[in-house]
Parts: sequence; structure tokens; C-alpha cells
Amino acid sequence: MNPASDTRERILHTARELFHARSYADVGIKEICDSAQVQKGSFYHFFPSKRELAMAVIDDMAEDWAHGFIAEAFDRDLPPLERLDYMIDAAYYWQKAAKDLEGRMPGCLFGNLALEISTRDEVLRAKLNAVFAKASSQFEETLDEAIEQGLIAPLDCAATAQAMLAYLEGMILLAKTRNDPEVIRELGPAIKTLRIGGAAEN
Amino acid sequence: MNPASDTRERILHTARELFHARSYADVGIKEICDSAQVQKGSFYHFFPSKRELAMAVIDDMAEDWAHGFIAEAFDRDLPPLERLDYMIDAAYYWQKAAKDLEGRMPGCLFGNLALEISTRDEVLRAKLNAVFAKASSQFEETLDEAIEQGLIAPLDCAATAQAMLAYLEGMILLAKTRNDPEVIRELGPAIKTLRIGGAAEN
DNA sequence: ATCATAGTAGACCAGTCGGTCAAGTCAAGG
DNA sequence: CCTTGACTTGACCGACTGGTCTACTATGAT
Repeated sequence: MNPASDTRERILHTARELFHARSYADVGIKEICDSAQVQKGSFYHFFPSKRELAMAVIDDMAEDWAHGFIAEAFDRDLPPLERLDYMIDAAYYWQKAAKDLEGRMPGCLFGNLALEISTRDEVLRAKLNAVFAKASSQFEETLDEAIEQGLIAPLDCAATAQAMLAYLEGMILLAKTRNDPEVIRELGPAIKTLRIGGAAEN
Repeated sequence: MNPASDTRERILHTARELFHARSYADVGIKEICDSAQVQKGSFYHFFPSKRELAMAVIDDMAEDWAHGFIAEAFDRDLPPLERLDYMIDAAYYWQKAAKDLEGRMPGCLFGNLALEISTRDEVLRAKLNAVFAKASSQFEETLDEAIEQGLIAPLDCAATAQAMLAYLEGMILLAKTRNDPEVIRELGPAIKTLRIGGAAEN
């Protein structure tokens, strides 16, 4: 019953690419339909509105992440600190590949959407927030383990995890603004210097 | 000759507020005109296009910053490390005030615009990039002085300055997504732990 | 064969978009 | 007083927006 049609997935995939490459507001349903070779009627058969499409796109990408590079980078078989390096590397190569292909750095879809629509749509905002919370918890686990293994001095793992996520998003923002993925490689390693709590600093 | 009309400034001011509170694409010229009590024709007398308006808004805000809180926070009479605290505080109180007033955290106008349009407009992107470069140079000066005064161990000031700016923008992004300015207060102080170069880390 | 149902097709809608334009108002300079 | 030119007014434009609608096809169960 399933392979009957991949229309829904084509729409989803196309929308994700277009939203990522440009922005939510800037991509119209017509363009998505044309690009996905789908008619308007089919679109509205699967998605009740553009907003719902955005929801689905976020879910779709979050799931891809969870089973893709997040699962790889935060692999519990990797030494904790190497996971951070892996993550930075993955971010770098991804953005670089995208830039080499399309000429522009798309940045992080979640970050992009968050800044664009979180003041306009509470539900979307909450959804994006949940994605970030989950990402943060991955950092937290990593930090927990690193402390457990005596690799770093004790610190406030939850807060530091958020700081690391913030730093990652900030780096990507800066890199996108400069349209230069190298920023991530330059600034990336410093993510490990971030710490909140533990040894009293200042 | 000057006080004859404040139309241009009304447009500029209104546009800045609306762009900041929502987004570039989401705010139409009609809305700006209505809100500023100006007619379409008058708008196009002062600004040849919406894009040029965006340019002017960026310039306007950048100048306000340079003479406002940037000048205060990075006051050379303040001890270097205190400048960083001042900056975080200023960011926090600003966002908190905005949220208390309008219910939502607007975030950083430059960051918002950067993620929204830097893939679509090279000139705008370059302009935003210049704003960030200037901000980064403020951090750099601060770090230079801190090292000079023996307050911190030597490090790569230019790179660390960028890292700090990235962290600041990332914090604001996260705070906006959570719609909670307290994030800035929680994560802010860790900006001083960031370091690139100097004592070999890892 | 029939019928329900999922999906497709694309014309159509009201409203909005950024932008144009002709017709003015008005104060300063001659 | 007349002219000039900065500024204002609001009707108007074609293109495009998100979304609706009806008619249609394909499939699979009965």
C-alpha cells in the first residue's frame, strides 16, 4: 500500500531543501510544487497548510539527524571528547559540501527557522526548542561521561551543554554570514574550552 | 531645512522595529507605511526599494550601536574583563525589556537578518558581515588589553574574539528560541572561558 | 461489475506583494 | 507673483500569495 506513491516524500524533501537554502517566507507553495513536480491539489491533499508542512519538515529533518550524524558523532563507543571533534568536523564538511555545490552556505535549518519564525508562531517555536533541547542533551551526556572518566574537571553539565550548543549555532551563523565554512574549522575546537560551574571562575 | 519633515526617520524607525520584531520578508511596505503614517509615494521618494530600506536600517542600527551600548560596554576606561560582563548584562536587559514589553524575545536584528537574507542578497550579506567584523574587533581590542595587563594568559586574540561573538549570537539565538532571556544570564559568563591559541589545549 | 476511496489535475479565488505614476501641496528664492 | 523642486497623496499595476474547488483517474475490495 505504501510504494503506491512517493508524492508526499517528494514534497517534503523538496520543501526541506528550499527552506534550508533560502527561507520559509521566501519559498512559496507554487515553487515547491513545481520543483517537486506535484500539483497544488496533491500538495493540499497531504498537507493542510504551509505551516503544517513546516512542522513536517522540522520533524523529518530532526529524525534524519537523530538517526544520521547525531547518532554517529555522539556514538557512545567514541571517547567523549572525540565526539565533540567529530561533530565539529561533520558540521564543517556538511556546510563546505553545500557551499561547493550551490555557492552559498545554508547554515543550520533549525537555527534559520528559529530566528525567522519563532516570534510569529508559538507552536513552531516550541518544536524548534524541543529539537535544541534534544541536541543539548547529547552534549550533556557526553560531558557526563567525560567527567566520569576523569577526562575533564567537574562542571555543570546541563549548562555547559547548552553553552556548547549555543556556540555551535553561533559559529554557523557567523560562517554563513561570511559565507565561509572555514570559520567552523577555525573556531570549532574552542568548543571544548567552554565551561560553566565546577572550578570557580571569576 | 532639516526639521521640515521627519518622514524619512519615521519610516526608518518603524521599519527597524518591525523587522526586528518579526522578519524582513514578513513585513510589507504597506504595513511599514501604515504604521509610520506615511503614504506609499512618500516611502518611494526616500527609498528606491525595500532592499535599500533594509540597507538603511542596518546602517542606522549599526550606528546607534556604535555610539550607544557598544561605546559604553567597550569603554576603554573599564577593566577589560568587566567590559565582557557589561556586554552580557546589556544584552540580557535589552532582551528582557523587549520581552516584558511585547511578550517575545526579538533577538539580535543583525543575526536575524543574516540568517534570513544572507543566502539571497550578496550586498546585504556583506554589509551584515562588516557589522560583525566591527563587533569582533571590539572583542579583540579588549582581549589585547587584558593580555597586556596580565589579566589572562596569552592567546590568539583575533580568533578568540570571533569565538566570543559567535557565542554571543548563539546564546541569543537559543534564548530567542526558548523565548527566555534568562538563558543569556545563565550562559553569558562562560564567554570568558572561551580561548583559542596560546596555551596548547588538546 | 460496482463502488469507495486515495490521489491527481489545474482552473480559480480574494487578497497582498513591491513598485509606479500623475496630480497635487507648499515653502523658499528670485 | 511666479517658478522651482522637495515632498505628499492615493489610485493603480501586474505578478504572485496561500488556499479552495470540482472534476477526474487509478486501485483494490466486494
